[in-house]
Amino acid sequence: MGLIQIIKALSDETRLRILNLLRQGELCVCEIETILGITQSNTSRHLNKLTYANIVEFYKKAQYVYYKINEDILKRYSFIKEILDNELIREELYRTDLEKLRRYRESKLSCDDLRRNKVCFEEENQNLFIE
Amino acid sequence: MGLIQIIKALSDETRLRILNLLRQGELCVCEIETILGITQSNTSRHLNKLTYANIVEFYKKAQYVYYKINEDILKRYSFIKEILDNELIREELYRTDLEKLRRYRESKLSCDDLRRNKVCFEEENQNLFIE
DNA sequence: ATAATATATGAATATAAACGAATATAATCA
DNA sequence: TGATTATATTCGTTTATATTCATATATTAT
Repeated sequence: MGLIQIIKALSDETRLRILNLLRQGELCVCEIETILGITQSNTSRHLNKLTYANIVEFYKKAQYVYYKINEDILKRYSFIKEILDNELIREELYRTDLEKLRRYRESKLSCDDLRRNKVCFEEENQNLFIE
Repeated sequence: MGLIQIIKALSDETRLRILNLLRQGELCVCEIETILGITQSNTSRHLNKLTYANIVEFYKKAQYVYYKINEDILKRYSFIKEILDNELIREELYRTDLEKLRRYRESKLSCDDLRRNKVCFEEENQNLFIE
């Protein structure tokens, strides 16, 4: 759990996208995978790496596993906070992801709805819609 | 020259060691390789990566190539400065490297001397000595 | 108990990264 | 000019990383 390991964990776009979402509050795995449009197994693996680097932590509730940012590590390694708060916002991709998250939260739908494909993000305009 | 590329460039111990040295001022390739005890080809390749990520820049003078940190990028991406100034100092390895650099500078020897093996760093105590 | 669902993991593959040894290139020195 | 030196680059090898598919595990719902 050294410095290099933390920097390596941050050196991947998908993981930065995940952290960008988690900065807004905890999410379960299926919410992350649906919002980012990546596979379940890939999501799990990236979260595993972030956990191992101690950047995120999780707790289980029913069948879900909720991940959240380890706030202690943001305090200890302020450069992580710096990246998440000041760098990601500059790039379109991360802003778009946050917009999808916002729409999902606004919709008041659950992650069950997400998985049952009642909810999708259209590719073209990132709108959340119900089938 | 995006964010990911910069973070990737920082996610390697050898490159952090190089940047740690360069933070004290410019150095030519052979000085870096001798102080860090890594091969010439490896040094060159890591410097190439740092250059490509725009973290360092260089100029040529006679047969030497001098590398230095690109101060503009430290201003633009303050997390880099944060890592170099506040994180590296916490680890023994980087402190030892700086100590070697200090002894080399104190010795007033040139990088020609380094290469001609008039100067070595003993493994055990990191002392600079002249053969 | 059985079925369905959320998550993790094993296995396979593809791609990238790190490294040493040898070679190429370019500048300097004798 | 020819020899030496500093640096970059190529090649081959090894290791690490990202990804997908399929399967295992555990929890919930019926």
